[in-house]
Amino acid sequence: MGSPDMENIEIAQTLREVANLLEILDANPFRVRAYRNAIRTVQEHAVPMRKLVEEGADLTELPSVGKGMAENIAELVETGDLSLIDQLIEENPALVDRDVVSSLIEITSIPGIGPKKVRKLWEDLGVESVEDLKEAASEGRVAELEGFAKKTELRILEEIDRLATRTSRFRLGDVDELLPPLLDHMRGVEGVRRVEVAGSYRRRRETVGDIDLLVLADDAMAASEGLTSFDGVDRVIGAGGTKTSVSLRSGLQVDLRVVPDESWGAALVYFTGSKEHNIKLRQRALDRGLRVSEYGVFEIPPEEKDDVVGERGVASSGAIVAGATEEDVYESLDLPWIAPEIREDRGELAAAEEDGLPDLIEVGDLKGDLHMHSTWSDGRNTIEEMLAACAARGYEYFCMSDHSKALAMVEGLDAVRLRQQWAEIDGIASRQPEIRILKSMEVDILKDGSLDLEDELLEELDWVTVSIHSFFGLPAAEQTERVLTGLSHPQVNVFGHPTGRIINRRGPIEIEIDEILQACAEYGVAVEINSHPNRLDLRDTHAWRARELGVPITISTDAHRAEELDLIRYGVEQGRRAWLTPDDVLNTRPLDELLSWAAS
DNA sequence: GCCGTTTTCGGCCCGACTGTTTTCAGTCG
Repeated sequence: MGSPDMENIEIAQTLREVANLLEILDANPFRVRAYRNAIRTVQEHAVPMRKLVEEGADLTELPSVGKGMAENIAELVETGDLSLIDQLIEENPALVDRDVVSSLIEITSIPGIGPKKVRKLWEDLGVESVEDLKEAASEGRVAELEGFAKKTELRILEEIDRLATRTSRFRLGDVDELLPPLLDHMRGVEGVRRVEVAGSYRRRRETVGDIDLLVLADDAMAASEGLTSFDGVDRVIGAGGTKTSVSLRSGLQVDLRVVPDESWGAALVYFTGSKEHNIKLRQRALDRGLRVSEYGVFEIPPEEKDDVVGERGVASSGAIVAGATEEDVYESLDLPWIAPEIREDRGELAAAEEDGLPDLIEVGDLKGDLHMHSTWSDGRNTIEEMLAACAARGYEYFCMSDHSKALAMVEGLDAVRLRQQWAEIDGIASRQPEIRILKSMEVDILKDGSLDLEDELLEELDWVTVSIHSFFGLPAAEQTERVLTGLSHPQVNVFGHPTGRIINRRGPIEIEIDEILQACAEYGVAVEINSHPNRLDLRDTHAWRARELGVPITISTDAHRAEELDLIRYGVEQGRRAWLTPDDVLNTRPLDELLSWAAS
């Protein structure tokens, strides 16, 4: 910290630290929630807070940001630090210093240990870090505390050992490979009538934390045993009447819920989330004298205002008005069904209320794929094989866009070989006129912002994609300048995989994405959603921003082999999360319209 | 700490499981 060039993600991180600290200090839980809401706003906002502050914008116009939070953000932008943390340390001398604060917070990352338990351990045993806790637990001191006992102590030791090897969130594409055997197994369990995956997987988020498996079954115990007996299970985490959790050998955690018919839709809504979407739904329900839970939508009887705690929570307290299907649940709240991809509390309830939900793009809307490779550079299939695969998908056109010469290690094409490739394309085209092969290239933006192909060849291409494959580590100002220079070339049609990130492996290049999107709007350049599930670049919030700015978007695969053309669904799903309609996406257009856009 | 066709105070989502407990707090999603 201390560098006054804070990115939104770093601002969010510091605010998160405050929220966690406040929880340990037993602050007003609603104050903590206010911080968490603001954190979400900051980290999802496409424009850097830094820039908003610079421009003198009113931060309180951001959702969940009031006067106090705006001051926090401004201070972080201006000084790179938050004096509130020092203030809290001063008010609570036992915190000593910032190192103690962060090591205390780290303890809450142990599953089963939350802020209350940390406070107890800290106050009564002087535990200030995970290491302290490990020592105290090994010596049996934890079990002597009120509210703790032997079992908790053992669990703590287990979880600390597991911390070291804990895996991060799984990429969506990896989960799609891991799941089918489990789903097949569950569908084969006696009495199981329906199996559905909910959660962030169903919302098609780029990464998935765990799997929420919803099952309609005659016998809950049999379904639960069905899961625990799956041969991919590494260990059983917990098993109750309605909920069973296991960890697979892959490290993926699976939570199974067995649901009755009349609650199927309500459970699907509930477990699909997002949490924030659900909160808004419940608030809306309360306004209508209804209560929403995973069991259904219920009337709140007039005599029961609060303190209703029945055998099975409040589920039995009023008449059920909906629950069997998702459509019923939304309808009971005077709303149309909302697609899972946009259940993120980004305005979907307001849009639904006004009958203004977007007509979200679907795979079938696409008329071609504008980014793929062949054996001419690092692809595995020939142009003809790629053509056959595109034709099989029913495409009207596709771009043959191999790498340019700067990518020497994959034999990127120079002027001579590019012309040879064109000759081959012309030959194929004359034999197979049913689909148009667009002469294209993925041209590198070089370090100085110039393009890796001569102007006269760029002019002859039907479609020009530019992208970055080198010097990923340039500082933000230089990197942004480099990209802006590249995009300003009049022949450029689209900026490919704009941030260069590889999910869970390589971070994005440092660019001012908002500045670049604005330049795209000005230059008439489109941005790509690269569909590869390891990239998904642009990400959803950036694609959202592009749409807001009126920047056209392409959804393409960057396929390096014919089968990868199927990855297009991931790009489309990402686009749906950004509320894209067919109109927002260039390659939904017929060939002549696409080409006239490129020429304009 | 945020928010407001119940606006400047008084609200702020809902339920299950676990481990600790004889009625519940803490954690999690």
